[in-house]
Amino acid sequence: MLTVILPDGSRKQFENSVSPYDVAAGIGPGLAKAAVLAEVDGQQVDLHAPLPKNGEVRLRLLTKKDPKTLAVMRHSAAHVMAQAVMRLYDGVQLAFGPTTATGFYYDFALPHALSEDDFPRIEAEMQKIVKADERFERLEVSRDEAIKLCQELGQEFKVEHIETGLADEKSLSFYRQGEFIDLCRGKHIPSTGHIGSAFKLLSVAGAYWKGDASRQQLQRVYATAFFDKKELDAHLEQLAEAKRRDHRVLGKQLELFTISQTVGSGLILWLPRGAIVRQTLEDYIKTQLRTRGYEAVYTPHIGRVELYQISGHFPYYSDSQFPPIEFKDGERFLLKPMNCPHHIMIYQAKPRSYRDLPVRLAEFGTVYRFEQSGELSGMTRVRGFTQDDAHIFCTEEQVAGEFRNCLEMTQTVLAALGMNDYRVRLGFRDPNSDKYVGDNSVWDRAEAAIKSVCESMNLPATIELGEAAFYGPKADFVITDCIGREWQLGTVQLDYNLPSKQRFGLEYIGADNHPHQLVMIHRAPLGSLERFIGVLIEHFAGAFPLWLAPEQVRVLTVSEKSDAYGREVEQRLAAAGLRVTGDYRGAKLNAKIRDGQVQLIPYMFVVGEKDRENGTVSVRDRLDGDLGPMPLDAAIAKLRAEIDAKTVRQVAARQPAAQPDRNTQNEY
RNA sequence: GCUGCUGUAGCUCAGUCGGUAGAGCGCGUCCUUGGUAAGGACGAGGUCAUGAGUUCAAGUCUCAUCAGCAGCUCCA
Repeated sequence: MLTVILPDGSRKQFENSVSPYDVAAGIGPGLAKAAVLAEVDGQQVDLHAPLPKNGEVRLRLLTKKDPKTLAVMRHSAAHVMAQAVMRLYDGVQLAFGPTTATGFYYDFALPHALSEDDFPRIEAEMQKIVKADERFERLEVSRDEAIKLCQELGQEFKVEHIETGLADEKSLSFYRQGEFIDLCRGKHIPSTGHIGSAFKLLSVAGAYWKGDASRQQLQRVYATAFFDKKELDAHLEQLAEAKRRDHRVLGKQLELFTISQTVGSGLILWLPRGAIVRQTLEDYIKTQLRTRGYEAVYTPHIGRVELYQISGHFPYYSDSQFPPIEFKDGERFLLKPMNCPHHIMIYQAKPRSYRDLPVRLAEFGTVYRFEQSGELSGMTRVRGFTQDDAHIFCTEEQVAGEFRNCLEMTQTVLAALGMNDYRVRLGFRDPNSDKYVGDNSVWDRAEAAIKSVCESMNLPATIELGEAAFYGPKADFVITDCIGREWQLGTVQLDYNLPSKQRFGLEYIGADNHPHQLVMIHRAPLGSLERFIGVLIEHFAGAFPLWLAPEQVRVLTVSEKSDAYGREVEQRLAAAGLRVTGDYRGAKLNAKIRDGQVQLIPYMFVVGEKDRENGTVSVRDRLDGDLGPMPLDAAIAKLRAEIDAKTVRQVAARQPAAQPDRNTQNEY
């Protein structure tokens, strides 16, 4: 006798073996038809999976309306896509086919090179499978049987995965729909018919088997599916909107930066408008540095290779550096990939007492790294970039306070820009890797220090093993961009290694008149100016807040009769420190306004004969439109107040994540 | 670096079967003198990414190189 407790508290009793579907059918034919998944005591189960014969279970029947069922349906759609591909092409080897945050993909190996031209055929075949409404059947088999089955199916990846990745599993499950059978943990919707027609293949790209670049490369087909066609259309529209907001597109349209093949790929040329944004941001950072006790320094763009041999960067990152500049006598220089060794030399330029500490040396330092060609992307991944870098030299006792100050500065800066969509990642070492330098005890101490600082600040942070720098653990601010990609921007890194005897042997004279080893903190609140501003462009969709806008206000004349007054207004605005231009073309006012709106100019001051007579300007706000006439002084005061407050009036709405969900658990 | 796709005017793109280059926007000149999202006319502008090859003939077909895009791998 089984007692089923439904979410409303009602109880139903069954003598014979039943499935959640049977329970649904008992309640009503509508529910039986609508249910796609069930939860038994909080665990997802297939709708047709048998319930226990005896005892008591809490059962929840899930329909399409429950958001949890969407991922399950997408996973089922991935199987259907694989089935379609196997029907259409020969020699298909199946790898993994998980869901992602917004869709799903499946990795295949097959002789035919898939392209977008193949998508309509695959989609049509999927449509047939959906129409056939094939049942998803679950089969539970032993390891040996599973291996045998996969061998019979000729699926070598699956055999390997059972033997390695799933070595600990005693029994394994498969799902079958029609002629297609795949190793899979589940769960699945009852039948292919529930997928409906709101699915779409999106792109095809290479991916490595088990993410290992030394192994076979597969063809990955990305796709998405929704229960409702309207949701699919909305999703596709969002993707298109995100594309329009891409910093590479806006950077060109708004004349912020360019990249010249003649100069070289991955090297950013800042156009005047982009340079204003950067300069304004740098000035803001400088005010922060002054109030937080930093000292500015300048160091050259190159350094002798020996410097980077001591630091460990040269041997460790030789593949991703520009090759050394070599002279006849054998002296070699490196374009600097890091600022820290130079700053260390400044620290070492004189003996330091504990009374001098902490020493905080700051520089907008430009560094060069030879990123592999496939990585280059707009401003976010480049070969030359400027860090808002600083190095703090302090005693062990000062570490917590200094680390905290760095985290707070980063939070302050991000908050000032309305960037709240980020997480803090604590990059700790991977205990199974040998890429790190320094003693385990030192690492333990450093990791514990960072963790306790974050806890004391109530800063929600997630520990990720293997994300540490080779010389020490770090706290990264990882920001999500408008299409859901994550970017590491700000970073604070603790370093016991570069100061160590094996490296630079940095010391200070303590109160006991003896030398002591000090500790370094590397930190950059923005990270790279290039990457940060790339993400910032997308964050604001190119519409910068007034204090950052390259052109803050544009004077528009109604007709050429008002040119003289327009130029007078323009001069007054420039004298008040505003970044201003004037549009004196012989075009109609509507055309001038349209151009200003398209160029995302925050304010337009329309001046005509009425304004000249009254000494006013007609203020047009980019967001709110025409505000009517205002005395010029009042208009200037209004803008100055908004600039001084660094007001952020509008941030572009973020698109949902388009990246695969790392926590995917449904892939075998 | 790997797999796939793409490369035509300043920008966005069209160019059929291989037959000697097109549009819109922008830009220049002129007309229009206007009050809150595109007034009109005329004009300039291209070594079709680069280099080979096939062909009577290549923007179009083939190969290589470079660059960009999507993803993977990497990221001090």
